[in-house]
Amino acid sequence: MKLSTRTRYGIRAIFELALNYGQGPVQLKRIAEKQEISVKYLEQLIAVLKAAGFVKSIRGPKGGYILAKQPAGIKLGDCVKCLEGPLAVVECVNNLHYCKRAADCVIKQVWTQITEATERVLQSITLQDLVDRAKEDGTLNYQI
Amino acid sequence: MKLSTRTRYGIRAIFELALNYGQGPVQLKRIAEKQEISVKYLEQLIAVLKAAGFVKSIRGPKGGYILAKQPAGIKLGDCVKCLEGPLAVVECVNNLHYCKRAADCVIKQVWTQITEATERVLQSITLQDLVDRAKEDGTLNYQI
DNA sequence: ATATATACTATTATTATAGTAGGAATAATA
DNA sequence: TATTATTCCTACTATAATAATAGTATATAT
Repeated sequence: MKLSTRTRYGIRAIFELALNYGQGPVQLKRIAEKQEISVKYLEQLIAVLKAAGFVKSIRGPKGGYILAKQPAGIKLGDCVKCLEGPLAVVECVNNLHYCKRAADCVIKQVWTQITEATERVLQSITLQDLVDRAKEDGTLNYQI
Repeated sequence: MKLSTRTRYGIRAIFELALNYGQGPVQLKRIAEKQEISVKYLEQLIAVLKAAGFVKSIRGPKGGYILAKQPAGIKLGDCVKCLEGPLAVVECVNNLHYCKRAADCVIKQVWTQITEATERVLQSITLQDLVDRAKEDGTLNYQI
């Protein structure tokens, strides 16, 4: 039931972009240093976020990454799904053909409830919400 | 974010015991056949549930496993934790020393919200609830 | 006694994850 | 135009976790 490092790092990275929204591109090098992650690894994660349209890149010196839309328009759930894959805690929740007895399986109902609860939390939070929380807390620390 | 096969199979097995509660021991062989899982693998999973006190064993011919308490007294969350480990979707949720910035990390707050939502669902459901649902549905299928 | 079941422990194959590495393409700027 | 800083792309690799399989020992009903 753990989220992958991939997702954790990816979310940290896009949150960093949210914090710097409107202030020009942020370089991976900066994020990498702040969080002690290799630039090379971050490149791969951010590429996923870029392909999904959450992030834009600017190449060359003084380049970097920026959010593709306002932080208020980016739901955490969408970012997590993009990095982690479907939120379903068991394959059968999404895929009807995964198990022949799925139609009337009470255990599947439980896995569905968990998945929906998770989805509800993540879709109710935008990057802007996180930025606001960080400012309220009077701190911009966010590392996990 | 997937649950392990270990947990899925383990929950199926203990649910089977709940369905047969009060009717004598259920043999792994029976569960294994019904679900197309090897007895040997089931042995390992049920051993965990036994060590945690959810299940009792009866050795020898006509032996098998029974629930150690009434189905209404066994919460799904406890079974899942026992099989899967902590529900925390990121280590930092439980372990304060995992990350130096955990104290004021807004992302950690999100992971905590998800973990708590999951916990809330699982702790609100007992094995008896599942048995009841299965009977209401008019089916005793439960495979995942 | 024998057969049937659990108990215990070791091993292995497969897969996913996390991370490294090297070089190509792009663009700012001196 | 040359240099440098950045993203881009793709291949590789090491490690660890997972999902089993296997073999033997132990207990007990009949």
